[in-house]
Amino acid sequence: MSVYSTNEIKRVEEKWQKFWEERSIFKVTQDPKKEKYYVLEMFPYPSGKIHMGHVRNYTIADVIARFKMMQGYNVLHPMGYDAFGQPAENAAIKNNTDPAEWTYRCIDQMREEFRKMGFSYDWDRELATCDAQYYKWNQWIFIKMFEKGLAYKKASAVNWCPSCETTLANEEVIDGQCWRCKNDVNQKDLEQWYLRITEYSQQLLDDLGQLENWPRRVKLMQENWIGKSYGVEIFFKVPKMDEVLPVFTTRPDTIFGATYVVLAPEHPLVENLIKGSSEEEKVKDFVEKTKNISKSLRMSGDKRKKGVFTGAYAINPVNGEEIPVWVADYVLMEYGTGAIMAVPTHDQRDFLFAREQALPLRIVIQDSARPDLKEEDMQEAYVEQGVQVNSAQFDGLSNEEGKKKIAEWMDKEQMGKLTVNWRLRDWLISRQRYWGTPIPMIYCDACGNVPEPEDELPVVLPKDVKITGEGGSPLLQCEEFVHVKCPQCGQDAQRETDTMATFFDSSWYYLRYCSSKDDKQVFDKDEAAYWMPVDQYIGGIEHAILHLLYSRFFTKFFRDLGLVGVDEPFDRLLTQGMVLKNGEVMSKSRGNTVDPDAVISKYGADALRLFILFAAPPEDQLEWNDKGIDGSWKFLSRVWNAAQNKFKSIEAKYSLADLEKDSKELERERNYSIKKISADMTGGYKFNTAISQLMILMNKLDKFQAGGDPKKQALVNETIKTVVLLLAPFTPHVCEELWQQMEQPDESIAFTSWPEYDEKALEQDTVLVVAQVNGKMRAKFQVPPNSSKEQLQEIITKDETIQRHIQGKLIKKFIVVPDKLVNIVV
RNA sequence: GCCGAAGUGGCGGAACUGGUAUACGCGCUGGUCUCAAAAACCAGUGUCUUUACGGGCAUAAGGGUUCGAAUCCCUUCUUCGGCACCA
Repeated sequence: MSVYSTNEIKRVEEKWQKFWEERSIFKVTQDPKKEKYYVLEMFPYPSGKIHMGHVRNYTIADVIARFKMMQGYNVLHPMGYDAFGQPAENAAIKNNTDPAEWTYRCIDQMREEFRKMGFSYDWDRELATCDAQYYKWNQWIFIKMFEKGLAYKKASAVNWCPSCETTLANEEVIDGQCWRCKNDVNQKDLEQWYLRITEYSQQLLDDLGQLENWPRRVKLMQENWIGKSYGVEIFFKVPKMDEVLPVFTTRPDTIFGATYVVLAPEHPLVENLIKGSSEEEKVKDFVEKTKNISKSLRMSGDKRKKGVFTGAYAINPVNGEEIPVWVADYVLMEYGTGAIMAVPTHDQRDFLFAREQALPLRIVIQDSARPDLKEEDMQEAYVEQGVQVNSAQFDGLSNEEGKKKIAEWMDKEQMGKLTVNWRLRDWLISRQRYWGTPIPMIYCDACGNVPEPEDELPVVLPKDVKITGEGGSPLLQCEEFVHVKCPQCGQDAQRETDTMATFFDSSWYYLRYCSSKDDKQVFDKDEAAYWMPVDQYIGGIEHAILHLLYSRFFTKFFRDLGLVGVDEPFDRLLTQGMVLKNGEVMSKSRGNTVDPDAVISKYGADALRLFILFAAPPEDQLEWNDKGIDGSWKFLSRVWNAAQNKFKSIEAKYSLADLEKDSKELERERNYSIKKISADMTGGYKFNTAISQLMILMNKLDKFQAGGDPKKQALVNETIKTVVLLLAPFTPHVCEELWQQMEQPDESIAFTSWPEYDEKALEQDTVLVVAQVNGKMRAKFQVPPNSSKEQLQEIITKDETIQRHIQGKLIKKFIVVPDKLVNIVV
């Protein structure tokens, strides 16, 4: 008769962790007889210590995995480490250690922490992206992309984090700051490697439609990020230079109202345009100044639009009008053509700039209800729908029609062409860092960029490289790494010294898990065909764009190589909420973290898992409460005690027909719990309400007295067994122990069948009907099920309380919701 | 500014397709046990009113639809998330 105590829990948890590990019970292989289910959580950066966010993420995943196992699925549930990245370098600088050594030590710690949480991983598939056996395939993928023209090198202005001394992808710049160190990002002209993700823009957008089981908001975020917009590229001739200046607009209906044209300061035509002009110095000055302002400042600080006249004019193709060409900071080089036609009457930005610079206005759309808009009265741009005016043959059309007609007309007359514009840009993957995958390219003066021959892979990251965090890519200092012979012509050549962004590594790890030990190929096609797609993916919302978009891109690439048969990698996506303490996100910098390890050593992994699942639905934020875990502990202790004290090994059995009132009640609750919890676990993962139902069942069991009756005792036994089975995915250690005590099974509870319920047991002799008068609840009645309106009327109107409320009043209506409610309207 | 999500006791949160608002847990109050405390167990716990029975009022605020609204519609407010000089 053991008591549920800290020591006992420690003994039990260690015992079963050892049992699972020694027998490798979560190891899976293809099994054509069983349906597969692939559960995956976003793998961690191995910082050494797990935090509550990890605990929550992985506990949710573990419950799903274990539930699916009990349902008889062949469950793949792997774990690994996103092991390249800057923290290892920072640690190396700080402690003067080798990043590899530091990383592998952290991985060992992480693995131990996962073990202590009792997660059901197939450890045989474990991987770390910093292993040459993994990053070799990063390099292979890169070369395949290079061969297909999807990886290319380009010189351009890139996002540069001066603190991390490396470039960043657009997705890594948040509010003009570096996603990792939060410092301001600059622009810098560099030659860098890009992946042509834009090749897949349309598919990435379209296939969002396939993702029925993704949160809507994630899909919307991706849709906005991809940012497709339809419009017209209009050709403005610039007489001065004999050049055509293309301009993109989504509002061709306003073309007759264009009164000037604006170029981005970085626009390549600017230099030509001002050459020899009296404005040359002024414009050069302005361009220089604008370039030197950091992105975040240009976005946040002074929002007043600044610009200068170039001295040149452009011709509006629709009416031959000459309008001035300006350069202004409110036009972005990165979007569209880097130049716009300005319509101050119908675009608020143009309006503000025009007012600042006293540029002319012309209304071309009038409010159809009150067509009295005048240029001189305007306080802001008119951006609503309306009717075309001052627009030649298009006058009188609604602007929606105008938009279509004018666009088609310009396209036909070759004044412009119908175009689609995307916000999504190619993915910059070069990083001037050490701890990452070397980009497997060699530069030869004669042959250009030449990939490392496939049979020479991997290009191993050299050891003993000095990492200072300063002076550019550390590999650049490593002579024997840099100097090589060109694989094509054999002449002296140089190796690329940049490494890959770590998001490259994590864009395909879910495929590698399918055959993670395969050293002949990137992954086994046959294994991937069986396991893919991931059925349930779980991770933080912070990856809504970055990682999830890149992974979708990679999957489509592999599909086009003929290596996978799916369009999309993740069938269902669950984004778990953050863990808060005192209303704030738990974080090291806030100093409000709770160490999972400390909680485990006091309460055990089971109580921690239970609390985290009970406190909030998985998608919501979770407020950590030190007292709350006491409640989980108390509940587990009650289950434990029930199994010790109330469970009695006996031969007797019972059937539904044998049961009397209170027994029937308990049997009903037991069956209802199975039904309710199964539903909660399947639709939307409502673990919190599933657990509360188990608490309700335990409360009923505690009140129930078997009193030595063998049939009642059999019912008590069955109820306890049901609780333990239903609880097993949540708190596996305690449940294994209790299950073994009660049943002495041959295998783990993880593979014991999930219980089923008997619909008959849910039937009731009487049902509760609520009686309302004028919509207000006045009394409750126990009546036979399926009572007719007449029967109910008979019973209810006789009731004293009801009488009091309806006395002397005319009954207008008698509304009946069968077996539920009656409303008397008087 | 645009797009999206959400506002329910002292707290975390329940409430299926409109049908008993506040399940379950935490906290709190009282009690049993104890010399005492902790633990455990039992009872109570939205708010106002009433000795009590009973009533009135409550799901961010206001209005509407309905026999009946936390749930549907409109207006407003607040919080959170994303995008943002995207032409």
